[in-house]
Amino acid sequence: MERELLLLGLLRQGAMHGYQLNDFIERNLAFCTDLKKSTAYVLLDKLQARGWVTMQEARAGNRPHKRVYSLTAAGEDAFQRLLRENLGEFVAAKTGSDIGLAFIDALPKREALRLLNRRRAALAEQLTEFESAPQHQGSYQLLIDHQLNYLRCELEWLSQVIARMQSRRVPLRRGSARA
Amino acid sequence: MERELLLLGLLRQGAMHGYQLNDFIERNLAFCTDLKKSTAYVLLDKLQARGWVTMQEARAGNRPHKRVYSLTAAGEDAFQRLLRENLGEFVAAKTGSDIGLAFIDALPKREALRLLNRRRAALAEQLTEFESAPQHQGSYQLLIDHQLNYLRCELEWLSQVIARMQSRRVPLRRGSARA
DNA sequence: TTTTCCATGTAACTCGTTACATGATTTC
DNA sequence: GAAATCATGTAACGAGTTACATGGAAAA
Repeated sequence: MERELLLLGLLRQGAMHGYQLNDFIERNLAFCTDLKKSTAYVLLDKLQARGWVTMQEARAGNRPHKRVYSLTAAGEDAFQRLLRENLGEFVAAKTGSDIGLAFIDALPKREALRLLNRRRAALAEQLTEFESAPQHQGSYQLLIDHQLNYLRCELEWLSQVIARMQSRRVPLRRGSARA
Repeated sequence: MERELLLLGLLRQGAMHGYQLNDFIERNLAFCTDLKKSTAYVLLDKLQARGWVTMQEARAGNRPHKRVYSLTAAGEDAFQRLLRENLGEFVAAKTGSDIGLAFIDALPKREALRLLNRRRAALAEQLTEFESAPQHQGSYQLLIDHQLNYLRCELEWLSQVIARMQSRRVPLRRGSARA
């Protein structure tokens, strides 16, 4: 119901057509949702089928036909319900690429470090990019703060892991020189 | 390729049948993957079709037939490739329930706080549960550390958000008493 | 003897993506 | 006249889940 909540929330601020919604999401919320454009159109149909929004064909001047959606009373109810549900529970984020860490011992230490450093670089870059993004207004800034917090924590943790790995002695092999 | 990497990595430590794999995952890795049992069986078929594992029917005593899978050389190659790919890149985790925050202003402050406190409680509980889990060995502990780090960061951030929201004055309405 | 554990699957379904299709209008 | 923007969709596909189906053995 994440995506539904998003669409309902946006429509709450005024009637919009699909293209507008997609545009807004792409410009402002790309970092926190991966909703695709096609999906949004399909979703709007479903919201309509549920009676949460109504649609009205419109055409401004000679521009292509638009389908403008507005929230219904039932839609506002649904929004309120979904929002409360969403805010009141905690769902841990799914890490995209964690399990690799479980098998890091399968690589020579040198290479493991090289890879982790590359990972850290990618992370750091993402963070920098994010930090230089312009401030948003109101609660949207909360989302950005959250993401920033997440990225910073990840970076710090990863740095620690690398440091720990670097300082650990290479396991001695039989026959290696020993002081 | 996350799931494939996981299965290959486990099979690398020795031949296993599906039930064993599922069991291990459920007991030890439930927090970092949501691989379902049925999916695992299907996946093993696919790994076999790709030549990454071989299967051998076995039966111990009168127990039900088992299909024991072992890694092939091609499977080891695939594992090495997938592991490097996985470790070398950073993929931000997908937050399960973030967008609600963008619309938190839609609720009266009181209720918003009540919900966020509930969210924090759920988070704190998850963290406690996790902290009391037994230590794992080797790199698996890395996964647990990662999750712990994540949960702690989330908890701290959420607490800050709540604190900020609490200390902010309620917006005055027209006609409210003013000092 | 009933429940739990061992052990494996299939079929239908859901959700979402990708690629494709369409067509007008404004800008270069 | 070409390209970008505006505007909406559909059909095929893919990944994964759910619910269901099966059946023997061990434990309670």
